[in-house]
Amino acid sequence: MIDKNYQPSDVEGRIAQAWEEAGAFKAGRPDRAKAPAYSIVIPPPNVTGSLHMGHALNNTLQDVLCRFERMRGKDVLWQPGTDHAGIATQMVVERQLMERQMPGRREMGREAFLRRVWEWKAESGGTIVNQLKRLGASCDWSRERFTMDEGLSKAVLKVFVELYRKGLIYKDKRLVNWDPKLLTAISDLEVVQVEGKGQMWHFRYPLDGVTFNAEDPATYIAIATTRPETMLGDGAVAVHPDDERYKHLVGKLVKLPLANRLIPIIADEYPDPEKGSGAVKITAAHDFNDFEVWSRHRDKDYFKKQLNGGLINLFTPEAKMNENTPEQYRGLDRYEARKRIIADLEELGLLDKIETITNAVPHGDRSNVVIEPYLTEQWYVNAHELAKPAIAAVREGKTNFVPKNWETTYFNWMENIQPWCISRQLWWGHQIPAWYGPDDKVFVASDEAEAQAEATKHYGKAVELRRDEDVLDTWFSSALWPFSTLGWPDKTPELARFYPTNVLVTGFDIIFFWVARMMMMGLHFMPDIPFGDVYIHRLVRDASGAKMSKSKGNVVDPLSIIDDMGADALRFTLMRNVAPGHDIRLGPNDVENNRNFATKLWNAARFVEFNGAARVAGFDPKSAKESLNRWIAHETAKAGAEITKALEEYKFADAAGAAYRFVWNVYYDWSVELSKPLLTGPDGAAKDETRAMAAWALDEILKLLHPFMPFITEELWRVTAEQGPARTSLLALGEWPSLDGLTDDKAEAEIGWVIDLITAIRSLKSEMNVNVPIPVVLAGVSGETQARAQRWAEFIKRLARVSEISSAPAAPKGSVQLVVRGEVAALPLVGIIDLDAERARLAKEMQKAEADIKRVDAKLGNEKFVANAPEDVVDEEKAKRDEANGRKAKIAAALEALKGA
RNA sequence: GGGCGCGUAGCUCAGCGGGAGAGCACCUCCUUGACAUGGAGGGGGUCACAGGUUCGAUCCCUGUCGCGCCCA
Repeated sequence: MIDKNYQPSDVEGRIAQAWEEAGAFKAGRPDRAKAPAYSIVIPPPNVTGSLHMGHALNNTLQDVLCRFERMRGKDVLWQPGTDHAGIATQMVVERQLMERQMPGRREMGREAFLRRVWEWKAESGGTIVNQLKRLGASCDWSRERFTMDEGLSKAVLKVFVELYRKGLIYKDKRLVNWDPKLLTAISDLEVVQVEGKGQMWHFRYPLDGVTFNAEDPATYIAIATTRPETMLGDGAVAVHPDDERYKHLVGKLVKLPLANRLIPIIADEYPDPEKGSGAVKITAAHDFNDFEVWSRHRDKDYFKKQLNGGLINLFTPEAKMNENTPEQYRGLDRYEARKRIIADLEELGLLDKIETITNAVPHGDRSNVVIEPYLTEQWYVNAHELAKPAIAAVREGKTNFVPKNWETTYFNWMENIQPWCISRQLWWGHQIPAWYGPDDKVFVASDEAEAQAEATKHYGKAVELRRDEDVLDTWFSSALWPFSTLGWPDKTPELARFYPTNVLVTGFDIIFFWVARMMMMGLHFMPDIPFGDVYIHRLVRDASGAKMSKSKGNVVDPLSIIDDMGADALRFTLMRNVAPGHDIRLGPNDVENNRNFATKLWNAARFVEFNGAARVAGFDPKSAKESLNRWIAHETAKAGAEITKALEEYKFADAAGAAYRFVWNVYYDWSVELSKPLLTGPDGAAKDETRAMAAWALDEILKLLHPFMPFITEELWRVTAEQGPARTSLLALGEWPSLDGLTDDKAEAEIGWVIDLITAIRSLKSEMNVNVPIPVVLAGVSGETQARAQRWAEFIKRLARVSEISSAPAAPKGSVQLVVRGEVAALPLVGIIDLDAERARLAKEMQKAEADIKRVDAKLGNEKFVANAPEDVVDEEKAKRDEANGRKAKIAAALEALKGA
């Protein structure tokens, strides 16, 4: 028996367990050994993570695809796992240590700290996985991976060593994005530009050899900067070579204030003569652009003879002024130093003016502090080289973005890609497999023994090696995810069967972080692309369109929605609203509406059961005799085809919408209603067939909805099995409907007419405020229609509240006439309704008909249209004209008929 | 500054060369035996603006205005 109410919270856990026990989501099920493979790798959530709405969307999309393909008989692998999330996890554990007033990371040392992190992972790392299960994610959980587990770490080592040996990984000393709070380098992508109000300070640098006079521009050169504190490290002032104002000064020297050094004025293409004074200070060690300028001139004497060749670092790792700065500033924080330097320059009359501007300041995406361009030695990947095949693969269409326009974004970035800084001064992560000899010569190897062997060979004796302390960027290991999770570098059967994966589903925000890098690594280490399609989705926003954020307090927690309304309601809401190229707005109302849909489904199943409509073994919908039943099969087939096509094209909203409309507006509103008289009528073949068909259609609905609403459909699949033949499998492993050969235009013509007639009568009665049963006279209709009316008389009477149906050659005087599929149904309503109102209604109809005719006539009267438009379009227009003319005649007749009343 | 995208019913969005659509919201009616988490009916739009291409433009092109995002 189906319970009166559907309680998701009671059911979902039990259903999840049933799936688990049946091993429903296991890839490589023996019964599917010969089936085509289908695979998706999950974007591994951070092991520190908790399910948010973005995860809910991302994973529902994947789950819909996996369940759809699984039901289509494929051997599906949805590969799950989590990411060690270097910085994020290290921060979580450090915070925890602090809260518990335990010794900090550095006090406890690397080994103890890492042990601590692993402990933390063992305790809390499973949270997100359990939350994904609550959403209904049909991953093969037996294959769960972690980016730092043994196999994946082996893959990381191999990749690092191989790329190093090919020269695609190298060590370099250059400016990096340095996080002065976390004390590590980060990659370009981890820097977020925060736009805000800032200041531009204009300074005067006195020229050498003349007496400085603030009133006389000939005695100084004006420069402007947003970073006054870095002026202490200036190595030059640059002007554009074509800038007439400064041509005579190139080669001259200026007295760098406060630092009391002489620095040259040089010519370089970099300064923009239109901006500011046209002269810029060059601080090679603290600005990326300046570093480039310096690189072009580094061989010149004027740099060579400066401290460190003109590359003067001013900061400690914490961004405090270091020993290269004048004594009075040493040890000061960068912003304190800024204040002092401005004041000191002002004192000397060297501050010209301060402008308020808006500018973008780089911030660390994790620490949220201002990032410093900082001179350090780091490991880099030659991304430029690895990008080439990755670009080609998309250009050649081997990998396709959905929607397509993301390819532009991908190309733009890939074609201008910069070296990828992969070393991090952290502890939690894959430690870089590099060892240094006594003279700092580096030996990169898969393990210490191998490195030792190489070193011994190199030095001619055994030496003590020191391992590189740094770890790799988290995204380094995630870049290997599509093949490392399948067992690479071992040649596993899974790798052979499931790589390349079919599709990657992910948010637009990690195209660069992840998608691009998987493409690069996949194409370098595997013979093929990592995935055929890349489905890109966007953000889930709150009801008012604001980005969800903890600080705004507008975060909608998917788990609490699941608690309240069920995972199915949430999933279906997301799927009905996901639109490529648009963020999703999620209001509580939306989920409620889809919860109501689930309720509707539940109640319809109860109705079917209540009416003794149990599944019949071997029932073939093609064998149905009753036109109603043939029509239901016809509509089911239509919906099935629509949903299938939409899912194949990643049109999730279309698929969900088609399912919604079919289930509610076709099956419940019409099929169930029209079946009632048969189901409650006398026993017989027609009743049996209708029962069987009702149960069959419900089964098909459960299948079609399963990818979207797995829990409630699986539960109904289970309870409906209490009657009729036993089920052979869980719905999750059931067969996707194949509904060929059920199309039936004759049944559509018949039932469609009945529906249109009922709708027209209802509409008229409602408009005219008629609440009593009224008679209907079919006026001058064909014999076929008369026969139909007879067959469906009971239904029409019941559903349209009609007292009697009869036929006559013409409409009775003073009756209201409705045109239904080209034929007239007359309602003798004299004395019941206001005939003026009816005249007004008809006048409106007439206007519409005339407007239609006018428009079509204008077209058909246009020679150019007839000459140029495709034939079928012209024919269509002619048919429209005929239809409208017919309609007009019927309305005119109806108006005429009212005259006598 | 470069790139991508969006302006269609009160709201959220489909449609993307030949009759303006859906869901929600709104209004009216309905305690009919699966469901008021329901049923029936209804109103509501110079498809941002201006040009162009076309027999025909919400749809293609150009420009303007407004909004969003990414990169510099």
